[in-house]
Amino acid sequence: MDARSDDEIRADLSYLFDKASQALAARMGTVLGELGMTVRDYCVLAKAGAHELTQGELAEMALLDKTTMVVTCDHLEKAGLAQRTPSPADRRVRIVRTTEAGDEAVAKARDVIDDLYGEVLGVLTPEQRTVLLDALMKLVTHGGPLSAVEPNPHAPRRKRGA
Amino acid sequence: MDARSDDEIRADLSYLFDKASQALAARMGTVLGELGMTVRDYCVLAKAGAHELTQGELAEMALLDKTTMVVTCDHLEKAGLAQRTPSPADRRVRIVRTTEAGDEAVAKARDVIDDLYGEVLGVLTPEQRTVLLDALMKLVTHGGPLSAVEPNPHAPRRKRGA
DNA sequence: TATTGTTATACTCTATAACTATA
DNA sequence: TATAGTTATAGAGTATAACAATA
Repeated sequence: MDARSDDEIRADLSYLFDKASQALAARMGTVLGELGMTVRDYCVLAKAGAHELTQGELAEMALLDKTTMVVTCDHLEKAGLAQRTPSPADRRVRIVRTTEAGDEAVAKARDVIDDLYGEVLGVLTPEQRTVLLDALMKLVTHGGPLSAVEPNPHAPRRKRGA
Repeated sequence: MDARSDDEIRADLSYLFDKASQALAARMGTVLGELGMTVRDYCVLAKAGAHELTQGELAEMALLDKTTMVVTCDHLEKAGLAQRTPSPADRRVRIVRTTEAGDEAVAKARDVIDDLYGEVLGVLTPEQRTVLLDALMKLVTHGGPLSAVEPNPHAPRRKRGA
């Protein structure tokens, strides 16, 4: 939803970010799809492997709604990549653990993503790579002009104070 | 849907692009919302002003589906920013023209977007700005590794050959 | 009473399909 | 028959609301 005519593209930051984001997400979706995963599956699975995290903790880390997390976990379990087990300490919460297949899948996913990133960044000079990543970090991290996800007051879909 | 743990962020291109894209889109949505426009409205309106374009031509330029274009035009007309008039040459097609209010709105929108871009890019050094934009262009434009929107074969929602 | 996870559901967005009118 | 625009609708994604079990 954001294309400008060619003569406008040159200066259009929004177009450049959108295109880069969408195209890279599409390519990640393709290579991860070949491993039976979505990008979101991978984000959750990669975090779940390392620590003993509950669904809620994982949801917070991945910036997912808890109901979206349920769907994601359902999918990961059905695919045999993760398992939910009730915590003995608090029987309300469920720990998400990767299976062996899940760990292998994460490892493979890391490889294909590394390859992809290498291919993408490979068209840049080393100096361009460094400056690009530094600049993006500066914009995006805490305090930068693209850090706070200030909610658009005119946006739809917000029923209560939440 | 794409947050990594902090120690992973450093190298995560996908996270950086997504965050930058989403945050900038949110900020554009906010400032354009104050003018009664969505980002998509602006994209269409800015193109409609210049030339005598039909809905279909505008849809193609803005990479919108023609049915989405109908909704957008409905909104622009209701807001008094654009008007559709049947072409005398071909009575099937409708020319989309900006109203005076629409031209003013585009001008104001250009201003607030310029201000916003200035604020965002202002945190970078001139050299960083140049390299960032050059590098993004290199990735995104024709032939770059993020140019083709290769459809993900595992993605949902595709019924026929179209 | 508060909290974790689940289910049900509603809302938005976008795109396909079918339709009207012109060509 | 093909094309521009419209309408209707279905699909996917996500978030709110209500609920069950547990604390």
